[in-house]
Amino acid sequence: MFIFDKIFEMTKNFVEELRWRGLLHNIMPGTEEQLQKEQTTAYIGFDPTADSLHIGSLVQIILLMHFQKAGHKPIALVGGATGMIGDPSGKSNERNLLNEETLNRNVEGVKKTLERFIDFSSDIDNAAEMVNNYDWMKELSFLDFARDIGKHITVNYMMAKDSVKNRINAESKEGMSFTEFTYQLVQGYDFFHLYTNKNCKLQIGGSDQWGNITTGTELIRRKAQGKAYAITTPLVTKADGTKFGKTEGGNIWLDTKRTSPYKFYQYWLNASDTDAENYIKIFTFLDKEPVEELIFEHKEAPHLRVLQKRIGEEITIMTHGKEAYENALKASNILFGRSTSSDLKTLDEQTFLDIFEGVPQGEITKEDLEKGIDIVEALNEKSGFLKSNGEARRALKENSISVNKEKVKDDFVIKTDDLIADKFILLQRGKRNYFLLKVK
RNA sequence: GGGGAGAUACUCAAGCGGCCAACGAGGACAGACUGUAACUCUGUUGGGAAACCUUCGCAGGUUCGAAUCCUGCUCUCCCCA
Repeated sequence: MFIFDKIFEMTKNFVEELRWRGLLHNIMPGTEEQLQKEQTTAYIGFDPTADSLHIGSLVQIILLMHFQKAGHKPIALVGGATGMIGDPSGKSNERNLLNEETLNRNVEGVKKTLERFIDFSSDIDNAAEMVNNYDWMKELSFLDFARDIGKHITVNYMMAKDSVKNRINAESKEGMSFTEFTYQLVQGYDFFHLYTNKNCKLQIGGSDQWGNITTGTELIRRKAQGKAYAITTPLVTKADGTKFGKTEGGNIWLDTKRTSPYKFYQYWLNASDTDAENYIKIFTFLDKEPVEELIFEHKEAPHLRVLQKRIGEEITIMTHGKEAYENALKASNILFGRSTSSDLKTLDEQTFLDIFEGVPQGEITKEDLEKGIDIVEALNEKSGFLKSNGEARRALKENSISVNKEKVKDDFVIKTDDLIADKFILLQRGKRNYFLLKVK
């Protein structure tokens, strides 16, 4: 007993950790005491709505990592069953159901993503565990559910939840299906199941999950006379009011197939100063002191953007590995640093494509290139990059056109020498508009 | 059913026979500045190297000449029944 206490003094206080990082939104009374008393098991659920997770889920993943570092045992739950129903929390419309095939694929994808962050194979006593609620839900018949679970929770109680109220009140014209109404009870049953089978006493989730989580603790209290706890994290926001994790190009995913490490790194690098101060606490594992130092340093010389760079580094390495981070950094320097066309020419085809993923492309023939392509022609007729010769000339007059990162004048002629990786010519208007000419 | 107002470039909005590819504002894009930010300043914003061509709801007409005047049509808004 003495030894056990000792271990717990040495490890970090999980709740305190969340508190200074700004990750605590709501906590059920008694939770902190429970965590200090003994090694506790907690779970977080992940929705298999896509075959990978995006950075919105990163907070929850990091929470599991913190939890484990604090000496407790984390469970990641993949919602194979709940995904079949659709969580109404925070949604104003009835959700479309995924077919089973897609769902299975997504469950696998989400599992793979989680495995990259959390070690499920280790043999330490607080090793992480992954479960899929479909495994126990599939056994449960509707009648069993209605008798054994439904009996313990009143509709009045369920109706009082915000997720339900918002959908039933007069302003919502959509209504809510019985399926979605049931959701909180199904999630509540998950908690109950993990409580009874894995001694899981805590569920963590985003602030929109409070209602669902408390349905679980309520069920545990009534059905098993047990005490279970809840912690929610605030929604990660951006100072300018736009949605976190989204760009014009869509979500930022944790999978390289959906978001290249380069774009991933860029997302963090472009965070605003106020956001960066929050992100460094939320998304990195740096301790309080180094974080405060970095924030101080950043305020002294904001133009250096030490915060953004550090955040990008930490998270990209954690998500995609060191090599991917270094490539992303290299790519960033090529695009935004003072790189020359000879830098560009050192790139191999794959790296080049990664950097310019999603950049519009056009094809040209080798014969044309050997003859030499006039720059105006290349910008308009050959590529469609600019809408007319007039626009191309105007742009050239504005000194805004670059070929392979080097500004060119209107008498420039593109030749075979300009090829990158034997295949590409990089056209650019201004800083952000790229176009790739590809030799057929 | 009666009366009135209007339709102009990405949006708003001037123009009311030649000087109109069409004032101005916003947006967008670019240049300078900067931190791959914000702000500010500057430029560009139908096609064409140019001559010139195609645009001002649609179709005709008057005129040497029309976004501007006339006729018809389509659509929008307002007021009265």
